[in-house]
Amino acid sequence: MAIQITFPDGNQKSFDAPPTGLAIAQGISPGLAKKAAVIKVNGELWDLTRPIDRDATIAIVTRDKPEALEVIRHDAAHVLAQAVQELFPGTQITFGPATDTGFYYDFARSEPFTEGDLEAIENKMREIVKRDLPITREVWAHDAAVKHFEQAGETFKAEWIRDGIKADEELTIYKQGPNWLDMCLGPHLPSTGKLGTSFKLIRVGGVYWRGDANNAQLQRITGVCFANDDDLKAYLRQVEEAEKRDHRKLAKQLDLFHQQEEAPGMVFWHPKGWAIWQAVEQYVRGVYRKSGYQEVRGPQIMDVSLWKKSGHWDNYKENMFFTESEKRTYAVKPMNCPGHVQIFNSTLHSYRDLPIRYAEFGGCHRNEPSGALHGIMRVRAFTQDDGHIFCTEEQVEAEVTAFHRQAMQVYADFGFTDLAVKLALRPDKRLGTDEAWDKAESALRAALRAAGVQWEELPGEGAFYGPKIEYHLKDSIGRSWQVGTIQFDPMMPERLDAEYVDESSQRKRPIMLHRAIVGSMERFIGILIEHHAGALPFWLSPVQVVVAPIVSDADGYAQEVTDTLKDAGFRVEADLRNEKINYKIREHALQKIPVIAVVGRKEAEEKTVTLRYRGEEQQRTVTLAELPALLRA
RNA sequence: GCCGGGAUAGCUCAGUCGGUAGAGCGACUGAUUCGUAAUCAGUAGGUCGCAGGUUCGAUUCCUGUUCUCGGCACCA
Repeated sequence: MAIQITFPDGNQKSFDAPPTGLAIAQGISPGLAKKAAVIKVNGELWDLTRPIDRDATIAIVTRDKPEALEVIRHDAAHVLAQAVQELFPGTQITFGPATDTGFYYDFARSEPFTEGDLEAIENKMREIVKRDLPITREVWAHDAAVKHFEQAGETFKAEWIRDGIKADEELTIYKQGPNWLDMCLGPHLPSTGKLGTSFKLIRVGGVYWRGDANNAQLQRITGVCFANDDDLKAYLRQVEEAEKRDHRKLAKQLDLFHQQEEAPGMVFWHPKGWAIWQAVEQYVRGVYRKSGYQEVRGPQIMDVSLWKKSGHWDNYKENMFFTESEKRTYAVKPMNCPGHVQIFNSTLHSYRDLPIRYAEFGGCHRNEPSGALHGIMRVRAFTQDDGHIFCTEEQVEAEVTAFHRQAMQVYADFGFTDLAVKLALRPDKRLGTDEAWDKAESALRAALRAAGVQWEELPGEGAFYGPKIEYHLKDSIGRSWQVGTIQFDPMMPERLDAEYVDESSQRKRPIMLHRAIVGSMERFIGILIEHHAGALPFWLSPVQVVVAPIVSDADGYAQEVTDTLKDAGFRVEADLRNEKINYKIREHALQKIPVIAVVGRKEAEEKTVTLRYRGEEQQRTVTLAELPALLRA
């Protein structure tokens, strides 16, 4: 039976027997065969060594293509697994995919891997690459595979196949050389030599089998891998640069805040850090005002009975802080919504009043697991730019759409344009009926559609009381953090008896929308610091201008300039120390001050200042009179 | 919370195969008045995270504990 192969340019060729991708590439040119990584067969990636047993449209994928990179990385995971098993017999293999920057493999071994082991493993990997072992694909019967892995003592792999793969599903085994194999979907490169050497093991860490904390603890070895050395080097340099932006490091250098043992997961804001906070808060307060919110304030602790009623106690008591007085137990508030409902409930509302929007810079405490804490990105005491909208079902879509627009504007004002929007859907543990969830989820979808955004859906990730839209930003090393959110909640009004009177004098439950734009002030400021590498825009800088006299004769004038700017509302400091101007410039440049105003005898006589802007060496002399307006622009 | 690493001067870090510690920067003092990224000299500064144990002796070895870092789980 002849096999008809169609090439990307439309040409066709007939083969008497099923050809392999490698043979086809070889037929075109030896150079192509050398560069080839995999072959696309009817849109599916296949191994180059796999015979093409049907008529197909094909395309050779060379190693410089993004699709090939994923295969290369996946191969690296397998080479890692083989290296580990050769060096540490008795170690079990489990699972090891490609990632965005490389690969990892999870192993079961009673002894921990050390950083030192990584070097030995990496060397073994390079040796396996050098051996250039052929990688071959085989289709096995389900029970044969289970039996093989059980006999080999690979209990995790056997369990995986037994529970995770249906008996009638095609099960493929990939062999690397004669003695090593793993179950895998593939595809793979034709031999280990094709992997190349542009990889590096970067860390080892603990993970749970199948991602479940009740399961066994495995060890994950993670590596980075690229198609060539230049890409690898560029990536490693980028990581190094990113680490310099770490908000914890910059906070020390710029004296923004500190944390200490007596208050784990909490923040001591220093004057400069608090100045940033104030700038952010004032800005957000302006947004509240413009978008129809009334600012309120609820108590920090409330009787535990309220939290039982709201459902928080059932769902989160392990993560709440409690305090006691005169035989009553109070919960330190982990959320602001129950407080806002109390304010809403203090009077009877007409449908004409809706939507009612309350806002609060609400301080919350949550007893987060110790391992989750991370600088000021994940803390136990934080402040939300929280808001709650009480509205009718009909008003939801307009409110959500308006919120979305506002939120995107806020992010843009802070310098963020790369946001990921996600829709978190009903979790397993939840309140309310399926019909209510259907309604809630489709309301949020409709609003997102109306706003014209792309979003990703996260099944099972919603809050226990309702679905939510989430806005995510990345930190300096690519970790994603949630900032804003808007959540649809029909449950809280029900549980806490919120109601309004409709057109026909009937009492009804409003819908409650929980929303935050910056989310946690702490986290948002952390991301801001990293995003701007500490060089915050002028309006957010803790010290906007430093006035630096060159000689002490100019000290008086420098003070005059400082006072003028202070009166004009700027955050300004005078540096009257007896140091050379070079020294002062260097220091304030390192402190990432946006504007250094240098004044010498000349400026003092002429009532001018010479400005040096951050990142620029070019200077500019302006009169003191025009300075405030210039800085404001 | 789980697995692994770490904690030494204000900061960054070195060091002690068990005999109570050192550098650079910073701080302080003095001199220097110097026009755009480090002026010179001097001085002070540490229960080596905390608590036990082993030892003649522990910052070093052991155990526990707290915090922290990386990973996972969690994140209303």
